[in-house]
Amino acid sequence: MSNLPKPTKTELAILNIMWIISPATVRQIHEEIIKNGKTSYTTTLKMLQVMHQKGLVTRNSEQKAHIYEPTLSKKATQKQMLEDLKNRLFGGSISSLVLQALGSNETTKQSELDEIKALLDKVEEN
Amino acid sequence: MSNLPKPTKTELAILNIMWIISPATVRQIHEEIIKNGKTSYTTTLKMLQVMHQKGLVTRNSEQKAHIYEPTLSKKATQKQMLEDLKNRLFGGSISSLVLQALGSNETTKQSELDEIKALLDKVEEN
DNA sequence: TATGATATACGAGGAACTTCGTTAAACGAC
DNA sequence: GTCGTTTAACGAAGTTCCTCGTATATCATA
Repeated sequence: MSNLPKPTKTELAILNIMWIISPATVRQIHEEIIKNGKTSYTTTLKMLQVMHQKGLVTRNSEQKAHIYEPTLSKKATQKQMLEDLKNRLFGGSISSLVLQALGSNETTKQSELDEIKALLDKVEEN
Repeated sequence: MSNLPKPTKTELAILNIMWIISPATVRQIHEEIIKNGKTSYTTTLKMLQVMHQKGLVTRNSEQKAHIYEPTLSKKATQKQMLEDLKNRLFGGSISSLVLQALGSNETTKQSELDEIKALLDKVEEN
């Protein structure tokens, strides 16, 4: 049972970067952030400090430049946020969510469809 | 292309009620809201006024008690918010989202699985 | 050890969100 | 018409979120 708060929009953007390059310093994370839009270094720093305060990231402060890492994996976060959306907008029904996701999607690659089908078969066995 | 903002947490709770009982007055909506937790009538009123300002709901003010209705259907909102989550956490891949949703779900009814499979076949035809 | 570069810490300020109290208007019953 | 009820409107206040400037600490090196 993770007691972590749901990441905000900006926090999620930072986590998306960290899942790729972490463990990383604020500087490294900030370099990635400014590739799409300008932000002050101190803004990135502050965000990470707040995220650390919330428990969304852990940090190692042995060195002058602290090393940050996400607390939860991307997959765990995906699960958490899907769960949240399911409860808040799909009446708690995951199949309703899946149906809506598949239905409103124009182009899904055949390979992906096969992958989904395989997983369905696997789920069915239980 | 709906230019409507994404509803906030509280706004979504109100929309969930409205999708069931609207068109409805503030009073009617508020009666539903207070079934789970206490809130002032004026809070509900203010929320609806703000939502109207944002375009999330429409209203008919011919009568003393205005009649409110959601601008978007539940389905359209589900689509919009799934799209948002897909882009912000699943790298734009709907199949990745579906796989995660199905994978992390313990209990899915057989009838629902069949429904998903049927939709998959339908999607595959195109 | 002085200097410049790089890092953290801190707090202020603005925007969005939510709640609610107060005021005024509309309405029905008498 | 008056009174009590119901409604809308408005603005203030508290909270969270995000941004950034300033101050302070650390470190390499000349």
